[in-house]
Amino acid sequence: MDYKKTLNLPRTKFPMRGNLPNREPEMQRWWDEIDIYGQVRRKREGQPKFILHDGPPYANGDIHIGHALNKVLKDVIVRFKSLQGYDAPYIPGWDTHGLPIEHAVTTKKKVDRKKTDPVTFRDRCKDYALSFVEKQKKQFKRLGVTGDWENPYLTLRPEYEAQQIRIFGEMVKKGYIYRGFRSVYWSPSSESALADAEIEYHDKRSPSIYVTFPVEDGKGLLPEENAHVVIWTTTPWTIPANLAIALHPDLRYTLVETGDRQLLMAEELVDDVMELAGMQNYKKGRTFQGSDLEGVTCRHPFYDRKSPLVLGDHVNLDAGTGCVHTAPGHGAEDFELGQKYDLGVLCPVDGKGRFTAEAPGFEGTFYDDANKMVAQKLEEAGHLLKLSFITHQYPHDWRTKKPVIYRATEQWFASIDGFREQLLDAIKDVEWFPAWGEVRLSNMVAERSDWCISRQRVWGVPLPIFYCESCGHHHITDTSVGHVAHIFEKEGSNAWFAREAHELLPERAVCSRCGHDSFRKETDTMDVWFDSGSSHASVLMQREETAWPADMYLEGSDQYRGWFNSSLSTAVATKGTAPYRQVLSHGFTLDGDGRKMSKSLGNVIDPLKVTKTYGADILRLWVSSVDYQADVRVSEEILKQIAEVYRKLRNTFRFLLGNLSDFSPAAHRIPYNQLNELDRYALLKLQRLVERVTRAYERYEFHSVYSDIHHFCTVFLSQFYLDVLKDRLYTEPENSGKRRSSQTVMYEILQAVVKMLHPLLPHTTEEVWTYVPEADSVSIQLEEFPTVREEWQDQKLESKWDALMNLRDTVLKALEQARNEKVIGNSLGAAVNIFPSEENFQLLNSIDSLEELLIVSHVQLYQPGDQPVGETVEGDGIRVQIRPAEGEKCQRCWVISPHVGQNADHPDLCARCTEIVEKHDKEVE
RNA sequence: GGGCCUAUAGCUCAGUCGGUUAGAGCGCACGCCUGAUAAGCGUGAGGUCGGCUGUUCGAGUCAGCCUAGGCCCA
Repeated sequence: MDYKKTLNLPRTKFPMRGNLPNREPEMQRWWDEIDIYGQVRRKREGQPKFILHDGPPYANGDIHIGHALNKVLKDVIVRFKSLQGYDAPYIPGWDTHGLPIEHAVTTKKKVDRKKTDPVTFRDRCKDYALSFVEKQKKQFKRLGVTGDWENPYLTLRPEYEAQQIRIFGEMVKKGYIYRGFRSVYWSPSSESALADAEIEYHDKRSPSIYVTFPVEDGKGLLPEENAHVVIWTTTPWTIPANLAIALHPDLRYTLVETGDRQLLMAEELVDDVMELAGMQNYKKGRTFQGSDLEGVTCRHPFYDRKSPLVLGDHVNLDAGTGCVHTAPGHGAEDFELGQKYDLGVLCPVDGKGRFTAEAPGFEGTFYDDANKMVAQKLEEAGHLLKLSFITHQYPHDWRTKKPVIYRATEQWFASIDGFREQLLDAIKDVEWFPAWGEVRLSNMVAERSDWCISRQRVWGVPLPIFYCESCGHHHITDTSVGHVAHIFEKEGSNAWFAREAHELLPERAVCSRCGHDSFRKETDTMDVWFDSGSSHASVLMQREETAWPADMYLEGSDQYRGWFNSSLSTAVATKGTAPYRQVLSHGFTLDGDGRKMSKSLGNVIDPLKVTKTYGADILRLWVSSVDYQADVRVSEEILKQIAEVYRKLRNTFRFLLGNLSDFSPAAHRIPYNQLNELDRYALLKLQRLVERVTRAYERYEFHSVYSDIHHFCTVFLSQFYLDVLKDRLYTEPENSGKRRSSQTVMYEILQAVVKMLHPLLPHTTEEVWTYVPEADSVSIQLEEFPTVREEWQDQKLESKWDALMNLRDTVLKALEQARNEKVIGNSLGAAVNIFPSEENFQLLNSIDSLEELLIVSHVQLYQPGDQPVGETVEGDGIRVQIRPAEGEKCQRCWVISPHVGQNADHPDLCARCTEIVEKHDKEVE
């Protein structure tokens, strides 16, 4: 007879293989159909809110693995908080203004900015940005990120722009906005000032020149005949703008005798400079303290102009001569020194990088082409000591990849000094994950200079500033800013370019200085960091479902300088506190060797490709497996490993589902106090897991969630509990108490584990959910996160069974040894002799069926003190012998037993199976 | 050059206050099973804790320096 039919073998349609690349998109369509995000929102209405405010990615290009890491982490948190009962809305956003889009529209879309009117050009930029919003939206949704994708926030939306203008207005009102003449990064290739964030450093080959400045007035310290101060620079073109030479007050300077001339330079650098200049015959002469030389004047090497010696702490001995060529129009430190010594600002270079008439002899020359001319002129004048070339790191425009220069121009600024202390205080009130984030941002804020917020661009939010046509004075008032905000709210910021100034101003607006009523518009737009930095106001204060401040901002660690910083600035300036309660930062994604990904190295992992070949849940499982607060690594090898782990989790679910196919929790659930001891132990281990996992989620340590659940599934469930359970699940009568007891606990485990994994694996857990018997909700997302049941935590039971597990290890070792010696094959072929210590005897003797626990056919438990004959395997307080089990193999339960063959009706069955089959057959009949 | 960070097995991670022989899972090797089967079980081999120098009776853990890598800035 085929007894297999009398067994309760696992039955489920839940597929063994995930087939995620196909099944996930179906799942996502279903979620959209039933509006699962809306359902969850409605279900959590009125509950405490948890607001994770999305930092807007730039609407340009396809998403890369860093975006995927960021969005998945956010989604994990949103899903976890939501399961925990919070009302956790998620409104994705996009950063849509700025130079990169402008640049793409002019290059990729071939729109000529100079021949296109601003409104049309801006519309092209808008189309471009929106097309990428749609593209990235699809890509993010493919990762399984849940949120209000129908109503994202975009920085180009009228209501967003209007609110941003109001933030600006608030800052004006507080006196934080000012117009300044300032040395800023200037990109001749973009014809624009650049923010720090728009600068990249690349190697550049530059001329390196040593120049002598003849001393004109030595103040009685330096001779005035044939005495020169030597400077070094890698930007010869800035020599025409030289207005001073800076020395360090604490350094020693020497006059070096070189025969015909005496050269002043820092004492420590004399030998280096002389060697570079190729001068062998020299000797060090008198020395001076830098501070003593203040006020000495030199003559410019080719202009009829003075160049005084001034003192600056930024002077160092790293390179050069210790005497620093100072051109306030072309350097930040130079500019500040210029202010201090009232040197004036000379910036004889225009927006295109060409010299103006302020640099006689160079008019119209591109700055970079002037290097050669300057060197020539110096040579002719006899002031070029040495010319060579060096390769060094030099700032470049991040878009055009061309070198940038420093240029003093008029810009609008937000005064960080005005509220720096408040910023630092606000940082202290925020909870930082990891903790060093606080130090990192504080250091930055403490040292940063004022924020240059104007850009010479059209694709951005205009600075809502007017200038009097009569006296040129700027005009920004509460009412004018409010008026502009109102217009933008209705028409968008294109109104600024479409309307005349008087159409943008309230009636009867007059200049506060001269009383005239005719104005022109500012042409600069705002730094895009001001756009995204206003999102807390434009989104959190405006949207009904959100709240201010956010509970969390979560971005890559580059955003300490970026969004964390700009958001903090606008919030503290206008509201006095940070816009976030917690800030969580993640590291960068590197390749398998810990190196940066780059197309040229060919080590790029494309998240879209990963979803296509493995599935989004695999990508998400990778995200949850790594310690993302530091940099993370990803490679094919790593993904393959993750896919293995996924397989294990999936098969665990499959086994649970298969063995619960006949289980109705309503009808069959066994009360806790009637559960089998082994099942109570499993339930207890589950509580330990829930406890650990909840804590890990709350600390945002998802890799602990990942490894704890994985460990539970493999080590506890698969290797032990479920393996032991097979016998009773398969062979016991379907409705036996012992079987139902185990199913009760398996059902608890399934419910808890699938929910705990949901934030990490939304697709797979949702799929599992559709197979869970008598699941209450249509979607797992409408469920609650499991909580720890104190009454299931039986300490005595735990230590008893933990000890038993240790004894089991010794038996397993003995079984393996017997297997290697060909004494047995599978463990059911074995009979086990156990010689325990007194303590272990009590423990083992209290167990109903050691055979079942050890999955062997017979266990002979000897009295403590009984001595084994022959070899044993020894463990802690236990000795074990293995011999082949005696009897025949029962054809139903595969246990070897001397009782097989004793029943004439069922000659192939053991006593237990005979009884079950007889009963079962009756039931079947 | 400055600020911040990272380095433990092939991979991903544990390692408490400085205290026995540094752990887990995966992968790998070998074996078992064929009633979770493109599954399941068992056993085993893998480590200069990035390097050096200190502090200490004792250092993966503390200090200093260095190397490699990352983010931000100059």
